[in-house]
Amino acid sequence: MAARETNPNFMNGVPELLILRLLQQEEMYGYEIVQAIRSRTDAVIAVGEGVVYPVLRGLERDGALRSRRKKVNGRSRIYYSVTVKGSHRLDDLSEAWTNLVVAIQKLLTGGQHGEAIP
Amino acid sequence: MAARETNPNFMNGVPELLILRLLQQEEMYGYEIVQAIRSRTDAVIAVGEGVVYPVLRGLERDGALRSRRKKVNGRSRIYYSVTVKGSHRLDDLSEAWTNLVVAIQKLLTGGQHGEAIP
DNA sequence: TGCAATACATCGAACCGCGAGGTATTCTGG
DNA sequence: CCAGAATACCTCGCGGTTCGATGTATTGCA
Repeated sequence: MAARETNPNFMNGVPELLILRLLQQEEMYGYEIVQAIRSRTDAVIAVGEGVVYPVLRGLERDGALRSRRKKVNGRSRIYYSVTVKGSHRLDDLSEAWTNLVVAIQKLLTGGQHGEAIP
Repeated sequence: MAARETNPNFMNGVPELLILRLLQQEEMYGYEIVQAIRSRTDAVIAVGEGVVYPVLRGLERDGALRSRRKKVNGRSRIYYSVTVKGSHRLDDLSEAWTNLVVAIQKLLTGGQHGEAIP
Protein backbone atom coordinates (compact mmCIF):
# COMPACT_ATOMS: atom_id res chain seq x y z
CA MET A 1 0.00 0.00 0.00
CA ALA A 2 2.33 2.73 1.28
CA ALA A 3 -0.18 5.54 0.82
CA ARG A 4 1.11 7.13 -2.38
CA GLU A 5 2.77 10.29 -1.10
CA THR A 6 3.44 11.95 -4.44
CA ASN A 7 1.21 12.68 -7.37
CA PRO A 8 -2.08 10.90 -6.66
CA ASN A 9 -1.77 8.59 -9.63
CA PHE A 10 -3.44 9.70 -12.84
CA MET A 11 0.10 10.01 -14.14
CA ASN A 12 0.15 7.31 -16.78
CA GLY A 13 1.56 8.73 -20.00
CA VAL A 14 1.51 12.26 -18.65
CA PRO A 15 5.29 12.73 -18.49
CA GLU A 16 5.61 11.82 -22.15
CA LEU A 17 2.91 14.29 -23.07
CA LEU A 18 4.44 17.12 -21.09
CA ILE A 19 7.96 16.45 -22.29
CA LEU A 20 6.92 16.43 -25.93
CA ARG A 21 5.04 19.66 -25.44
CA LEU A 22 7.92 21.43 -23.71
CA LEU A 23 10.39 20.33 -26.34
CA GLN A 24 8.09 21.44 -29.10
CA GLN A 25 8.25 24.94 -27.69
CA GLU A 26 11.98 25.00 -27.26
CA GLU A 27 15.04 22.81 -27.16
CA MET A 28 15.77 21.60 -23.64
CA TYR A 29 17.92 19.16 -21.70
CA GLY A 30 16.83 16.58 -19.16
CA TYR A 31 17.60 18.32 -15.93
CA GLU A 32 15.98 21.47 -17.24
CA ILE A 33 12.81 19.58 -18.09
CA VAL A 34 12.51 18.24 -14.58
CA GLN A 35 12.50 21.74 -13.20
CA ALA A 36 10.38 23.21 -15.97
CA ILE A 37 7.58 20.78 -15.22
CA ARG A 38 7.82 21.51 -11.54
CA SER A 39 7.79 25.27 -11.96
CA ARG A 40 5.34 25.68 -14.81
CA THR A 41 2.73 23.60 -13.01
CA ASP A 42 3.36 25.34 -9.67
CA ALA A 43 4.63 22.04 -8.28
CA VAL A 44 1.29 20.32 -8.89
CA ILE A 45 3.19 17.89 -11.05
CA ALA A 46 6.67 16.85 -10.02
CA VAL A 47 8.47 14.14 -11.92
CA GLY A 48 11.89 12.92 -10.93
CA GLU A 49 14.92 12.40 -13.11
CA GLY A 50 14.28 8.68 -12.96
CA VAL A 51 11.16 9.36 -14.99
CA VAL A 52 12.43 11.96 -17.41
CA TYR A 53 15.64 10.36 -18.61
CA PRO A 54 14.13 7.01 -19.60
CA VAL A 55 11.29 8.78 -21.40
CA LEU A 56 13.74 10.95 -23.33
CA ARG A 57 15.75 7.93 -24.40
CA GLY A 58 12.63 6.01 -25.32
CA LEU A 59 11.27 8.85 -27.41
CA GLU A 60 14.58 9.26 -29.17
CA ARG A 61 14.74 5.54 -29.84
CA ASP A 62 11.29 5.82 -31.44
CA GLY A 63 12.42 8.70 -33.61
CA ALA A 64 10.21 11.23 -31.88
CA LEU A 65 13.15 13.22 -30.56
CA ARG A 66 16.63 14.05 -31.72
CA SER A 67 19.51 15.07 -29.49
CA ARG A 68 22.78 16.94 -29.66
CA ARG A 69 25.49 17.43 -27.10
CA LYS A 70 26.47 20.91 -26.12
CA LYS A 71 29.05 22.24 -23.70
CA VAL A 72 27.93 25.14 -21.56
CA ASN A 73 30.31 26.45 -18.93
CA GLY A 74 32.28 23.24 -19.09
CA ARG A 75 29.09 21.28 -18.37
CA SER A 76 27.99 18.70 -20.88
CA ARG A 77 24.32 18.86 -21.71
CA ILE A 78 22.20 16.81 -24.05
CA TYR A 79 19.65 18.98 -25.76
CA TYR A 80 16.55 17.36 -27.20
CA SER A 81 14.15 18.62 -29.83
CA VAL A 82 11.09 17.06 -31.44
CA THR A 83 11.14 15.57 -34.90
CA VAL A 84 8.22 15.60 -37.32
CA LYS A 85 7.32 12.17 -36.05
CA GLY A 86 7.41 13.46 -32.50
CA SER A 87 5.17 16.33 -33.43
CA HIS A 88 2.57 13.94 -34.76
CA ARG A 89 2.88 11.86 -31.65
CA LEU A 90 2.27 14.93 -29.56
CA ASP A 91 -0.82 15.74 -31.58
CA ASP A 92 -2.15 12.24 -31.05
CA LEU A 93 -1.44 12.22 -27.34
CA SER A 94 -2.85 15.68 -26.98
CA GLU A 95 -6.08 14.69 -28.64
CA ALA A 96 -6.35 11.49 -26.61
CA TRP A 97 -5.79 13.46 -23.45
CA THR A 98 -8.45 16.00 -24.33
CA ASN A 99 -10.93 13.27 -25.19
CA LEU A 100 -10.26 11.60 -21.86
CA VAL A 101 -10.68 14.82 -19.92
CA VAL A 102 -13.94 15.61 -21.69
CA ALA A 103 -15.26 12.09 -21.13
CA ILE A 104 -14.43 12.13 -17.45
CA GLN A 105 -15.82 15.61 -17.00
CA LYS A 106 -19.05 14.45 -18.60
CA LEU A 107 -19.32 11.57 -16.18
CA LEU A 108 -18.16 13.56 -13.18
CA THR A 109 -20.61 16.40 -13.58
CA GLY A 110 -23.35 14.30 -15.11
CA GLY A 111 -26.87 14.28 -13.65
CA GLN A 112 -28.34 11.37 -11.73
CA HIS A 113 -29.34 9.27 -14.71
CA GLY A 114 -30.14 9.76 -18.34
CA GLU A 115 -33.31 11.79 -18.03
CA ALA A 116 -34.17 14.13 -20.86
CA ILE A 117 -35.67 17.56 -20.39
CA PRO A 118 -38.12 18.26 -23.24
CA MET B 1 5.76 -3.56 -27.01
CA ALA B 2 2.67 -4.47 -29.04
CA ALA B 3 1.55 -0.90 -29.67
CA ARG B 4 -1.02 -0.39 -26.90
CA GLU B 5 -4.27 -0.86 -28.80
CA THR B 6 -6.67 0.23 -26.08
CA ASN B 7 -7.04 3.41 -24.10
CA PRO B 8 -3.90 5.40 -24.86
CA ASN B 9 -2.71 5.21 -21.28
CA PHE B 10 -3.54 8.12 -19.01
CA MET B 11 -5.69 5.59 -17.21
CA ASN B 12 -3.92 5.32 -13.88
CA GLY B 13 -6.44 5.75 -11.08
CA VAL B 14 -9.20 6.74 -13.45
CA PRO B 15 -11.34 3.62 -12.97
CA GLU B 16 -11.41 4.19 -9.24
CA LEU B 17 -12.48 7.78 -9.72
CA LEU B 18 -15.25 6.91 -12.15
CA ILE B 19 -16.54 4.01 -10.10
CA LEU B 20 -16.75 6.09 -6.94
CA ARG B 21 -18.57 8.81 -8.82
CA LEU B 22 -21.09 6.47 -10.39
CA LEU B 23 -21.80 4.76 -7.11
CA GLN B 24 -22.24 8.09 -5.36
CA GLN B 25 -25.06 8.86 -7.76
CA GLU B 26 -26.76 5.51 -7.41
CA GLU B 27 -26.27 1.98 -6.18
CA MET B 28 -24.88 -0.24 -8.93
CA TYR B 29 -23.41 -3.68 -9.50
CA GLY B 30 -20.18 -4.59 -11.24
CA TYR B 31 -21.39 -5.60 -14.63
CA GLU B 32 -23.61 -2.54 -14.76
CA ILE B 33 -20.68 -0.26 -13.99
CA VAL B 34 -18.68 -1.69 -16.88
CA GLN B 35 -21.43 -0.74 -19.28
CA ALA B 36 -22.27 2.55 -17.63
CA ILE B 37 -18.70 3.77 -18.10
CA ARG B 38 -18.71 2.66 -21.70
CA SER B 39 -22.03 4.28 -22.53
CA ARG B 40 -21.80 7.48 -20.51
CA THR B 41 -18.43 8.33 -22.04
CA ASP B 42 -19.55 7.40 -25.55
CA ALA B 43 -17.06 4.54 -25.53
CA VAL B 44 -14.12 6.91 -25.10
CA ILE B 45 -13.34 5.05 -21.92
CA ALA B 46 -13.86 1.31 -21.84
CA VAL B 47 -12.71 -0.68 -18.86
CA GLY B 48 -13.05 -4.44 -18.68
CA GLU B 49 -14.47 -6.53 -15.90
CA GLY B 50 -10.95 -7.51 -14.97
CA VAL B 51 -10.45 -3.91 -13.91
CA VAL B 52 -13.77 -3.17 -12.26
CA TYR B 53 -14.13 -6.17 -9.98
CA PRO B 54 -10.74 -5.86 -8.32
CA VAL B 55 -11.28 -2.14 -7.80
CA LEU B 56 -14.67 -2.78 -6.20
CA ARG B 57 -13.20 -5.34 -3.85
CA GLY B 58 -10.28 -3.09 -3.01
CA LEU B 59 -12.51 -0.15 -2.25
CA GLU B 60 -14.77 -2.27 -0.08
CA ARG B 61 -11.75 -3.63 1.75
CA ASP B 62 -10.71 -0.05 2.45
CA GLY B 63 -14.15 0.81 3.76
CA ALA B 64 -14.96 3.15 0.90
CA LEU B 65 -17.80 0.96 -0.36
CA ARG B 66 -20.35 -1.35 1.15
CA SER B 67 -22.13 -4.13 -0.68
CA ARG B 68 -25.30 -6.17 -0.44
CA ARG B 69 -26.48 -9.15 -2.43
CA LYS B 70 -29.75 -8.96 -4.23
CA LYS B 71 -31.60 -11.44 -6.38
CA VAL B 72 -33.15 -10.04 -9.53
CA ASN B 73 -34.86 -12.43 -11.92
CA GLY B 74 -33.03 -15.30 -10.31
CA ARG B 75 -29.73 -13.57 -11.02
CA SER B 76 -27.50 -12.82 -8.09
CA ARG B 77 -26.14 -9.31 -8.11
CA ILE B 78 -23.82 -7.53 -5.72
CA TYR B 79 -24.83 -3.92 -5.34
CA TYR B 80 -22.29 -1.42 -4.12
CA SER B 81 -22.77 1.99 -2.57
CA VAL B 82 -20.32 4.54 -1.19
CA THR B 83 -19.73 5.03 2.50
CA VAL B 84 -18.89 8.33 4.13
CA LYS B 85 -15.26 7.36 3.88
CA GLY B 86 -15.72 6.63 0.18
CA SER B 87 -17.34 9.98 -0.31
CA HIS B 88 -14.34 11.73 1.15
CA ARG B 89 -12.07 9.65 -1.00
CA LEU B 90 -14.04 10.70 -4.05
CA ASP B 91 -13.72 14.34 -3.05
CA ASP B 92 -9.96 13.96 -2.70
CA LEU B 93 -9.55 12.14 -5.98
CA SER B 94 -11.82 14.58 -7.72
CA GLU B 95 -9.81 17.52 -6.51
CA ALA B 96 -6.53 15.87 -7.42
CA TRP B 97 -7.86 15.12 -10.87
CA THR B 98 -9.00 18.69 -11.40
CA ASN B 99 -5.66 20.06 -10.24
CA LEU B 100 -3.87 17.77 -12.62
CA VAL B 101 -6.06 18.74 -15.55
CA VAL B 102 -5.59 22.43 -14.82
CA ALA B 103 -1.84 22.03 -14.46
CA ILE B 104 -1.50 20.14 -17.70
CA GLN B 105 -3.75 22.54 -19.54
CA LYS B 106 -1.59 25.39 -18.32
CA LEU B 107 1.52 23.74 -19.66
CA LEU B 108 -0.11 22.54 -22.85
CA THR B 109 -1.51 25.89 -23.90
CA GLY B 110 1.26 27.92 -22.31
CA GLY B 111 3.21 30.50 -24.31
CA GLN B 112 6.78 30.01 -25.48
CA HIS B 113 8.52 31.05 -22.28
CA GLY B 114 7.79 33.17 -19.27
CA GLU B 115 7.64 36.57 -20.88
CA ALA B 116 5.54 39.24 -19.26
CA ILE B 117 3.44 41.74 -21.16
CA PRO B 118 3.44 45.08 -19.31
C1' DT C 1 -31.41 -26.50 -29.06
C1' DG C 2 -27.89 -23.33 -29.20
C1' DC C 3 -26.02 -18.82 -28.87
C1' DA C 4 -25.84 -14.31 -26.97
C1' DA C 5 -26.19 -11.70 -23.01
C1' DT C 6 -25.90 -11.40 -18.10
C1' DA C 7 -23.07 -11.65 -13.88
C1' DC C 8 -19.62 -13.06 -11.14
C1' DA C 9 -14.50 -14.08 -10.59
C1' DT C 10 -9.24 -14.85 -11.22
C1' DC C 11 -4.80 -14.83 -13.17
C1' DG C 12 -0.50 -13.61 -15.57
C1' DA C 13 1.65 -10.32 -18.47
C1' DA C 14 3.06 -5.89 -19.40
C1' DC C 15 3.86 -1.36 -18.28
C1' DC C 16 5.08 2.75 -15.98
C1' DG C 17 5.99 5.96 -12.41
C1' DC C 18 8.80 6.44 -8.39
C1' DG C 19 12.54 6.80 -5.28
C1' DA C 20 17.05 5.59 -4.04
C1' DG C 21 21.47 5.50 -5.27
C1' DG C 22 25.66 6.37 -8.22
C1' DT C 23 29.22 9.45 -10.79
C1' DA C 24 31.32 13.78 -11.97
C1' DT C 25 31.69 18.65 -12.38
C1' DT C 26 31.02 23.59 -11.03
C1' DC C 27 29.57 27.16 -7.98
C1' DT C 28 29.16 29.21 -3.37
C1' DG C 29 29.66 30.18 1.64
C1' DG C 30 32.11 29.95 5.71
C1' DC D 1 40.62 26.68 0.87
C1' DC D 2 37.38 23.33 1.51
C1' DA D 3 32.80 21.34 2.19
C1' DG D 4 28.51 21.14 0.56
C1' DA D 5 24.92 22.45 -2.52
C1' DA D 6 23.61 22.61 -7.12
C1' DT D 7 24.09 20.96 -11.77
C1' DA D 8 23.79 17.08 -15.03
C1' DC D 9 23.87 12.65 -16.37
C1' DC D 10 22.48 7.64 -15.49
C1' DT D 11 20.57 2.86 -13.67
C1' DC D 12 17.94 -0.34 -11.11
C1' DG D 13 14.29 -2.65 -8.54
C1' DC D 14 9.79 -2.15 -6.23
C1' DG D 15 5.12 -1.63 -6.40
C1' DG D 16 0.81 -0.66 -8.15
C1' DT D 17 -2.45 -0.90 -12.05
C1' DT D 18 -4.51 -1.87 -16.22
C1' DC D 19 -5.54 -5.30 -19.65
C1' DG D 20 -6.98 -9.37 -21.90
C1' DA D 21 -7.98 -14.08 -21.62
C1' DT D 22 -10.28 -17.46 -19.42
C1' DG D 23 -13.62 -19.78 -16.46
C1' DT D 24 -18.30 -20.69 -14.49
C1' DA D 25 -23.25 -20.41 -14.28
C1' DT D 26 -27.65 -18.63 -15.38
C1' DT D 27 -31.34 -16.49 -18.26
C1' DG D 28 -33.48 -14.96 -22.61
C1' DC D 29 -34.25 -15.35 -27.42
C1' DA D 30 -34.26 -17.17 -32.14
